[in-house]
Amino acid sequence: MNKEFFNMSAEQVARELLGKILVRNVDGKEMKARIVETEAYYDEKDPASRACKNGDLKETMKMEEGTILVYGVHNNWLINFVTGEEGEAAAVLLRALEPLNFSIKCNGPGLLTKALQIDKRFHKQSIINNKELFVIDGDKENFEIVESNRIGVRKDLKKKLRFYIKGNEHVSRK
DNA sequence: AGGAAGATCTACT
DNA sequence: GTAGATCTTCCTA
Repeated sequence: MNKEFFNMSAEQVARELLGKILVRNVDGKEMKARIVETEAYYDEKDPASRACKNGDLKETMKMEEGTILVYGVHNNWLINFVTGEEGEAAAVLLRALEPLNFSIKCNGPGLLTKALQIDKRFHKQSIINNKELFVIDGDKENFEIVESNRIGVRKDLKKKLRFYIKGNEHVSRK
């Protein structure tokens, strides 16, 4: 995926990321997983996250599109991709993956970072031209996208900003 | 330095 | 379904 891809709105990137393949290189081994569930997050107008109010995270969300944002909560790392043009605060959260060439569960935002050994050292790196972690096109198979409200947030927006592949067994909740 | 909150996970009832 | 574990970050003093 190139920079242009992440230049779209968070909501659009969240939809387009479904079905794409996330590749993680660790110790020369390549782990591949299909993205099956995502959520979109916005700036301070979004009451859902303390993340948007935070100094550092807010600044990171305004960075160049394609920047990786790692957010720690409850002993878990959650990974986001910054979207939109530089100066805009928007990001997409990866919530669940379907493992392709390994068999560690990735059906939750904290689990997938653990499975792929993603931690704070990826914070503020770019997903574009990254050797250890990047996204490629997946099979263009047809699937239905389901919209729902976000999960685990105390105050969500009325808008449905969670997207997942209908019928997929690896989503965190159905 | 200390406390509180948070986009979570697991286990137990 | 509910509770507890456990850690990073921000806020206050």
